[in-house]
Amino acid sequence: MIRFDVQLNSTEPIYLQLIRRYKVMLAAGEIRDGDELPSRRELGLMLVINPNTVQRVYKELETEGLILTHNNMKSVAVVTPSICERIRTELTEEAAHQYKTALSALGYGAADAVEIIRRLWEK
Amino acid sequence: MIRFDVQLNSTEPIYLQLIRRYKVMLAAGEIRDGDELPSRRELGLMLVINPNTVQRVYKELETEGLILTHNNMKSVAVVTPSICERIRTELTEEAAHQYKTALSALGYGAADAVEIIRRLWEK
Amino acid sequence: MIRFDVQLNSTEPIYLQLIRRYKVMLAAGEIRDGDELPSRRELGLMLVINPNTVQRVYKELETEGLILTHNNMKSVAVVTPSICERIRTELTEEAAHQYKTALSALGYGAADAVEIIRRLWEK
Amino acid sequence: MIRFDVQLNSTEPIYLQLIRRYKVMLAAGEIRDGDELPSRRELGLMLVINPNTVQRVYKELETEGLILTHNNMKSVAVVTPSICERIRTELTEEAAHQYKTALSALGYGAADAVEIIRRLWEK
DNA sequence: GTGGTCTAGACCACC
DNA sequence: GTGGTCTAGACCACC
Repeated sequence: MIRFDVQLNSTEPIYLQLIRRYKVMLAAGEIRDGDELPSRRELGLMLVINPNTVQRVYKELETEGLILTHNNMKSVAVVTPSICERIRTELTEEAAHQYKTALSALGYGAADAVEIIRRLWEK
Repeated sequence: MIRFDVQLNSTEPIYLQLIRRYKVMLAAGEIRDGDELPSRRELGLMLVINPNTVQRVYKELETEGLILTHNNMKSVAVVTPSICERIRTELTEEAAHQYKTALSALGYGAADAVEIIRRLWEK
Repeated sequence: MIRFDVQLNSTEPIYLQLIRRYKVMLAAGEIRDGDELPSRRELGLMLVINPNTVQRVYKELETEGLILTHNNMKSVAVVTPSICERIRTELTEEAAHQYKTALSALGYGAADAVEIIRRLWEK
Repeated sequence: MIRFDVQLNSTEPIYLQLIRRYKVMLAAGEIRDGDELPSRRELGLMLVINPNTVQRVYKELETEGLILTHNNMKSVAVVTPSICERIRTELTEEAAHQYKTALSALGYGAADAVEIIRRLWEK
């Protein structure tokens, strides 16, 4: 069963953190097609959060086609190469966009941005 | 007078958003040494937040040596090359670190990170 | 648990009195690494001051690296030899500086200042 | 006429600052017997403080025998060698006592206290 | 229960 | 008008 080992930080809404956490696990290849998710109640107890918050997370994942829920059944992960790719791209672009925005605001150009990342990775 | 033209989002504490906004303006060269900041009350009215929250922001900026406050005077910006450099580095490293963390979680390496940024910038 | 047994005077801001009180206890060796501080609410009740004022004190102590605060846990003291030394020096220099300033204003020199202290201590 | 060139700091009550300031000037030999003090109103205007506060200062100085006020006359300083000595001793002991208290709380002894002052003065 | 943020509002010193 | 301190109390996330 999929484990949402999440480090909740208090500034971002919990449900957004959980959705992103799920997507990262998915894009990182840690989730296989058909894997079961915890029930709403289970996850609520595990993370000590309101089951309604969990419900909101699952609903959004379902809307995005990332999980499937059948009546009275646990939700299961839907994983295909194209889904993985889509989420991977989404997360990547979000991160890249934030990085670019931050550096542009400081007056840096592409060459600087590349150099800074290169150096950081070498550490 | 320095204008904090900022759109506050509701997920991050207001005072942290304002501190970062000031630092970005500073690092971007938009603030000159001696520039006046709005009074606590003025900025509170402008942003529709409590003057106490503004006070907290100004106090932190003062602690970091970025503004100076004298009795009965509006606070003024302290801008020197070394301060600019310090803040610039701080903001840059924060952004780069977040980018690296996000991409590492997705299994990307340095070469990928560089390539992604390069492509995004070309758009 | 650390006890802030302090008599607050009304002329100096409460939060400054409490910060100094903590530093004196620390420099005097009365606080051990890992000692728990009272919760914000507890100390507020004990000293009959607002918990927000206590929060301000704790925040400053945290900024100076003297305590650590984790979510849902009482704050704990951070005590290392180098921290003790740093605070000890800070408090000592402040006291010495005030003494020198007062005596200089009266026209005394170093020899007088030393003699006065020596005699006071003999009593 | 005696000038109360005071740097008002906001944490200590004004009247106490003024009383001490007068005593320091007296003990430093800057005041001569018969020197006129500003009128209550004048000093209130000069320092932009309430005349009642000035009145409180003058009353205390009068109680301690440091000034004399005759009907409808400006107050005048009373300076004799023994008064100077008394005030000088009072201020000195107050400063020394504070210094000793601070250092004792830190565990220092007489030798340390002397050494610290000696070194500070050499700077 | 724990820590953290924010508001509303009072009151202070100083101009 | 300016900055600074403090209180009372609400509401949040997390346990």
